[in-house]
Amino acid sequence: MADPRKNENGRGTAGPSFDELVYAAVCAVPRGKVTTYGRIAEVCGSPRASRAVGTALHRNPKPGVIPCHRVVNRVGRLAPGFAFGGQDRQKILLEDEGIEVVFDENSGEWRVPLERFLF
DNA sequence: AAGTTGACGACGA
DNA sequence: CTCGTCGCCAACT
Repeated sequence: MADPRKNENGRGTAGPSFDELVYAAVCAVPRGKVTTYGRIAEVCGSPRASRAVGTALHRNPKPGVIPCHRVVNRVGRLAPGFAFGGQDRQKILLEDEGIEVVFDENSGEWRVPLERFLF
């Protein structure tokens, strides 16, 4: 088998697609730290596939297993909808892990200082 | 089956 | 500095 995509993923077909790698990368982030989409894409082998990362996480193939709240974009901002219950829920989750969430009036959104909490 | 959209990011003009 | 385009991969229509 020279096909690296041929591996068990729980569905019997197709191997570790991008979603699988993304899922593993997010899970690899230690508690109290955050990561960015671009960083995950970089780890998964395609540094430009930041979009695919966001798409994969938006679908959230493993709800409750993937700490999506720990994934932010390059500016430190989270998703505009958040599948976990909203930014309020997200802010609680992050602060509960020791991550500081600050409100940036410039953007009008809550952001995480990546310089301090970026894994 | 094909085309479009989307939790993004980097580069060019 | 801001705006527009390209690239990436999977899911949705």
